[in-house]
Amino acid sequence: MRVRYAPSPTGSVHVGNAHTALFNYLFSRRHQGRFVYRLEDTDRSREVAGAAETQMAQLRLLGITWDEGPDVGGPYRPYRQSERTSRYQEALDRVVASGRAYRCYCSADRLAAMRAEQAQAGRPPRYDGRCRHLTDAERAVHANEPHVLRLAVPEVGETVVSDLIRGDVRFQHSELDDFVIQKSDGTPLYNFGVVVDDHEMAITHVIRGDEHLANTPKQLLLYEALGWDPPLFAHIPMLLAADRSKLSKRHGATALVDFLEQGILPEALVNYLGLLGFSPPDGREMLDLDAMCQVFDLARVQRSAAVYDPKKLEWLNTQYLKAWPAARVADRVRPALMARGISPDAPAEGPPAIDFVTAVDMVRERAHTLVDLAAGLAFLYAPVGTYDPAGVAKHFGPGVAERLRDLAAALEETSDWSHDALEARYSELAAAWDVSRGALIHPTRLAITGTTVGPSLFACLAALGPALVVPRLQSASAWILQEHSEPKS
RNA sequence: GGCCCCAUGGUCUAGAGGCCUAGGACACCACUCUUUCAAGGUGGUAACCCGGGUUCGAAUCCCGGUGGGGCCA
Repeated sequence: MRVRYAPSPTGSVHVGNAHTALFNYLFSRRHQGRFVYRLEDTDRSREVAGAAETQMAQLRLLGITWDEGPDVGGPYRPYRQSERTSRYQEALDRVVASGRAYRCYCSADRLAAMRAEQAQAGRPPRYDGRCRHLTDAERAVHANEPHVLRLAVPEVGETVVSDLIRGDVRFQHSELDDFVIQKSDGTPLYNFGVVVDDHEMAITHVIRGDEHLANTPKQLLLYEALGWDPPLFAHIPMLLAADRSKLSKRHGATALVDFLEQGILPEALVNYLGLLGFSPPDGREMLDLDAMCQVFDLARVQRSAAVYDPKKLEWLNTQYLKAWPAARVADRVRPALMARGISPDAPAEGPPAIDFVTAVDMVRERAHTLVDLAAGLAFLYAPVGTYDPAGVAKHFGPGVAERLRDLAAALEETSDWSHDALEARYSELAAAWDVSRGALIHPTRLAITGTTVGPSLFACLAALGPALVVPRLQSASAWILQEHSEPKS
């Protein structure tokens, strides 16, 4: 079995395309087939420099790989449409020779006028077939004029698409017009190009988005005109935005990179994509690529379009963050840390009393993304820049400056910096000073992390160690005194 | 506009005539745990688009409608 994924290099990979690529990949792996990556780069005007390479790199990041393609080669090269033009011409010549295609000399003006007329009459826009019935003498007159090539679609009968997912879908030939297969400048149209490529690359299963279903009868007609056996088709559901419209830029994050930048793990992303339009028989939701390959089955693919839900993606990501070994998570969070200018290996302040992996393990439980995780780690490797304003209002009130100063002094005397010992120490101090534990805990957290949220305070203290904690308590104390003495404005 | 596809809670889905008093997950709400925020635990709100058939019996099959989407320009 041979399947293919054929994107246009017009930008970075879109989630919808990644979804299609994934299903092709899963199918090929499940059936020990070959997965072909083909570049549809014929429309030079829409091409973006470097996009082809970027897209391949992005897909690989998800773990999706191919057996044949522009970068890895293969027995059916070339894998770029732009290098296959002579093959299209050859095929085009054959259709013309067989009498199944004809030259159409109709001007753009005439076509436009015809369409306008049809629209007004409430009829669907369709070519009227004028040039199909030209006599030889008439053709001779136009011989040197610019023309397009149209396929002569049988006037009666129907073409049946036997879709692996949707069953038989019938299209009446009377509904199809003589569509263009080659433009006047000589370039073949999309429907023609795919047919030639899929045939020549010996593709057996065309698995693609649902939006191509309506194009399939045209392609089938082309296979017939060329005397080729068509592949099998499977049209998978499209991905929709929350408002059920087609995914586009205005819907926010739709490119793979957008999600990665938000701190989503590629593993979680590909897992989530695999759950859209498909569900494993046992209802599992966390599956890595290998597990998905094991259970993938076209028969279990959904027929209706799916709305992708960033919330659930984030939830899945959280599950990965919690399930992975801390060292692996630690590895992945480094770029996010670097992005905020923090280097755990060369901290601006520190180092803390615990190693990096332990720190990640301490913080990861409350992180949904790598970005969250990096934010939670920041206090260990960078100085406290500012104090959370809401926290200040709540926990840095009158008397707190003195209390933090006393706390700093008391902790300086404390030798055992284990979590439990610190907790006991705080209880003692609270009792001795006749305040609640919270009255000590909350200001301390704000002083040493700058925020009101985070892991257990005693874990934070132990992680930071006295060398970092004591000065931070002192400077928080000083900061409060200064704030209170200066009238704010 | 014509043609085609689709239709289970807000979202992803299980369901291939009786196992359905429609199951799971996300989200949401409440409670719980708690030094904060999360996470966790417990519970809850919430769906078979509508109308006809077929059948002893329909979320499941058929027809029509409605709605959404796609293709053709």
